[in-house]
Amino acid sequence: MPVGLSDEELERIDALIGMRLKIKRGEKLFREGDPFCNLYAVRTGFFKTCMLSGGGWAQVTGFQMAGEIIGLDGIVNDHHTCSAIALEDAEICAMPFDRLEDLSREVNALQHHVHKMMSREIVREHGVMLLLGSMRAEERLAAFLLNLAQRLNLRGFSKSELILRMTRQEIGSYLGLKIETISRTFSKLTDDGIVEVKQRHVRILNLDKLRSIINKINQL
Amino acid sequence: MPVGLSDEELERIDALIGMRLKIKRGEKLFREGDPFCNLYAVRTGFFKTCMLSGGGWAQVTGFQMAGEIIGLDGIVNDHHTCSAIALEDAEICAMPFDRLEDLSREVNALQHHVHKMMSREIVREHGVMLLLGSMRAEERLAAFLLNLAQRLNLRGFSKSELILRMTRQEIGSYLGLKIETISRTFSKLTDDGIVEVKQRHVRILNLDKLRSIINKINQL
DNA sequence: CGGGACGTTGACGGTCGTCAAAATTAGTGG
DNA sequence: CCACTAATTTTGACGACCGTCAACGTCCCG
Repeated sequence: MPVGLSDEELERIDALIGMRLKIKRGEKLFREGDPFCNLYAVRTGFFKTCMLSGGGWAQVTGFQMAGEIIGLDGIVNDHHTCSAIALEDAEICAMPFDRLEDLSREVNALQHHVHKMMSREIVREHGVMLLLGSMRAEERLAAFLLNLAQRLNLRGFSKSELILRMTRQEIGSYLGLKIETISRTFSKLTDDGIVEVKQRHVRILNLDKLRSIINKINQL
Repeated sequence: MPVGLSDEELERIDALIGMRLKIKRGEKLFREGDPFCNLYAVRTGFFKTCMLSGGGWAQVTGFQMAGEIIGLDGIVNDHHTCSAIALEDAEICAMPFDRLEDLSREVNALQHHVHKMMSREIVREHGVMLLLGSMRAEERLAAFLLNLAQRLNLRGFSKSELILRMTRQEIGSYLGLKIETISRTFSKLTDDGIVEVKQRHVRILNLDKLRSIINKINQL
């Protein structure tokens, strides 16, 4: 949240996000079709959002960790178009969107913050489109790991060691690859000495090499 | 724009979008890195937005036609992360974003409209992720044609006849396919009697069949 | 200990990318 | 208006990458 707010403004924003919920692993925060009322800020834990692709098959559209916002998809039609599922026990803040709109009319900084959040999500999705549209399996997985590591690093965790909260299946769905390809690609990265993988525990051994996988595109 | 606005409010919104620009085919409305000042509403013509993928290679992230908004990506970092290029001579309205924020603080309906626009873009991109992540070439092209036809139909054009304003290259970039694959897939749809293609002129001969290509996924 | 979810590995095949060449169209200047 | 070159599209042959199917291995939890 931006700085430069008066105490009174901070207090009012605080009142807005008063409602905190605990969500257990595997539970749904909301599902497609649910009426849209709240945005949700992740306080602790880890979520995935996914949508159904016609025939009951789910496509993961994103992973969210502490500080990130879930539910922006619901604004346009007053109901959600995807489900949000906790990948580990989590705690979230529910923010009633109508009150958020009310308050952001009075607090400029909040208004701008909301706009930035939505714009950030749009830009993130552009990046995913790039990934899905033009990268190969190894590049996709490398980009995915680097992105996770960077976001975890911003939150004070190691930038070279991370625990995957999602299954290979979910990684594959997000990256547009099958689970076997994810597994094989992890094996290849391991053989090349770039990462060390033990189940969901990943250690990045050679950050430069991992980065260079993505930048191979540059050399074309 | 939603209804139920007073004359005075309409007038103020009108003042906001006073600035109209003509853009010639091939010209850029903005490019990546440009400072962000305005959102743009397409009045006439056709645009593509695309971003560079590291090595000078462009990925098309969307096509915009009359009534659609361009530039939302720029809000988060005060500069654009993609380029917007006219695919035919076009006319657009530039809306200074800071004034849009000012005004939307006073006109509830405008505020909500802005939020919906951004949410709609997020949902659209979810759809593209689904397409890129889990559809095969024929399904992608079918979905693309149906989407174009539907949007054109909303604007009063035929739902079975359309003119592609973009090259095969650009379609391929958007759909994550190479130009040869686009060409081959058009040929296949033609052989199957589903569409008739003459250069950029496409006539949909069998809408049901075209739809069923996508719904094949359901049968898995 | 045993069942089930999850992950890994191998063999094989299909889809789509790559390379190359021809065909068609668009653009330019005489 | 036409000739000529550039750009775009189409088609074919071939191969790489990834999906599919199948079997096996591992971990978790009752």
